[in-house]
Amino acid sequence: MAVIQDAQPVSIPAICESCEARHGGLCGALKAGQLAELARASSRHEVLAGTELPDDGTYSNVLSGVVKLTRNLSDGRQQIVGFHFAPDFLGRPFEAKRPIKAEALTKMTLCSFPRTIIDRMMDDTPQIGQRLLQHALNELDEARDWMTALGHKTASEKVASFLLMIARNIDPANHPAGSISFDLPLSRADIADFLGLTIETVSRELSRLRSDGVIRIVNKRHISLESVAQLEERRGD
Amino acid sequence: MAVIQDAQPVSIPAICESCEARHGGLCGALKAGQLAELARASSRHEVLAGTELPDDGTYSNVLSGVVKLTRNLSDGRQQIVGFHFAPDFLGRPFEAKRPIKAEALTKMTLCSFPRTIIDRMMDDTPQIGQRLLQHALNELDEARDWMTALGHKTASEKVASFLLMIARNIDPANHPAGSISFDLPLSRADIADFLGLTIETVSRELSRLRSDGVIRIVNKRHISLESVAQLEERRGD
DNA sequence: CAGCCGCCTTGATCCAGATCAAGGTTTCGC
DNA sequence: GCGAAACCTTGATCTGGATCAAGGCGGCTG
Repeated sequence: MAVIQDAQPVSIPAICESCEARHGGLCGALKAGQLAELARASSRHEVLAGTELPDDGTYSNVLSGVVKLTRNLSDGRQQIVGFHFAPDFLGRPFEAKRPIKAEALTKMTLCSFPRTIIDRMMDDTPQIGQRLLQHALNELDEARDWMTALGHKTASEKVASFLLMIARNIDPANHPAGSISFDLPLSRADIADFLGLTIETVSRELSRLRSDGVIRIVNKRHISLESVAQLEERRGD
Repeated sequence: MAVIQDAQPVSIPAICESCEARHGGLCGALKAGQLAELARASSRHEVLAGTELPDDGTYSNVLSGVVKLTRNLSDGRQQIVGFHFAPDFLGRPFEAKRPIKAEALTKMTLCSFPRTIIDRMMDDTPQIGQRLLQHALNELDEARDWMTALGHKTASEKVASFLLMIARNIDPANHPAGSISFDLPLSRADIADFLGLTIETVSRELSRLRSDGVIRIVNKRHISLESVAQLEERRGD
């Protein structure tokens, strides 16, 4: 059933040439011909912080920025159930039974392409399916870790775990020893929704970490981890 | 690269003939020849409640019984992060970074086969990968629902959600109107570990549902849902 | 640059659920 | 059938984090 195509040598498409996601996520599993075909159907775009990213039948590489995923209860309570930090990708087959909303937390750069193309390529490139599976399993492991935190950790353990998670994802080069500093992509309200706490408790725990010398709060959105080791001791796992 | 084999007509293997999982899970995605090959490497076995099911490089169809998956914190706190109810399957590629322990909650019947066979078959039967992906995404959706419950629901909402989840999975034929009754596969301690509560709180909430006429506690392990509608109102989502 | 609005911090008080405590019930070995 | 252990229920009290309350601090508009 597979049609022979792109038998001639194919070069890397211009749009992909210097792309951060070229070898990661889904694109890394593609053959050169497939990459060219996908590139033709891809569009790079920027979105502002706060933009909702509805499921429009595409996959998107997150080239820069951060996305939050939320589940809402009918009375307005909200749980953040996950994040996508660059470089990662967004989108999935098989609609979730309960709706999950995706929203840009920061200004972002995305590269989107229709799922149908990937679905078709999967038939003769099983590596693509493998990547999707690996990605889903990673998200599952993360979600289960946070179940553990939400169910059994104290407020201060949750906040410590959260800061380490953000640091790990924002700063991939993870200078292990020294101090790590980063811009928080979330408001206090978002942190509270993620950790199952109130904004007051989040604020108090951050203040406590500051007065204990574990972190420095440069400003509301910029945190510096003065002692990663101490933070890890407070993570509680 | 695919080797031609099993070109002659192949009948359903004896072991699979009357198997509950024949058309579900992974087996349902197999061609007849593949099913025969897999059957040759499969073994059906029974395990007792309490048996640990270590990751031994196999997939297992759960033909009867229930498995719990747990994550432990180093100080002994424990979170149950998921369940597998028959008919479902157990096992995954790509080891989780943090260890997750699987344990039989009841006497169970399993049918196990090596992952390597499935991995190889996946190369020319993309449907297998699709099933694995769909399965992983279903587990992810479940995990995120429980993140929401753990982070934002009250004790009574958690217990109501829990009972409905058990009922849905134990009694697939889900008589929608009448009363549903089932054996709880978990102790109060397990329920508490799952919901992020203590056994005392679980016990109190169950007693309250009983005195409100929403459930009947036939005995410690057997519950009858007298009013599914009222339970759903108390679920909180 | 004044005034306002959104976001954050800090303090005081409250309460849902934890912890502590005391039986009750079921199960099982002997 | 008896004793003991494991598990569960119910009550009394305590407490971590929620809620209520009162500013503080930028950042934007006019």
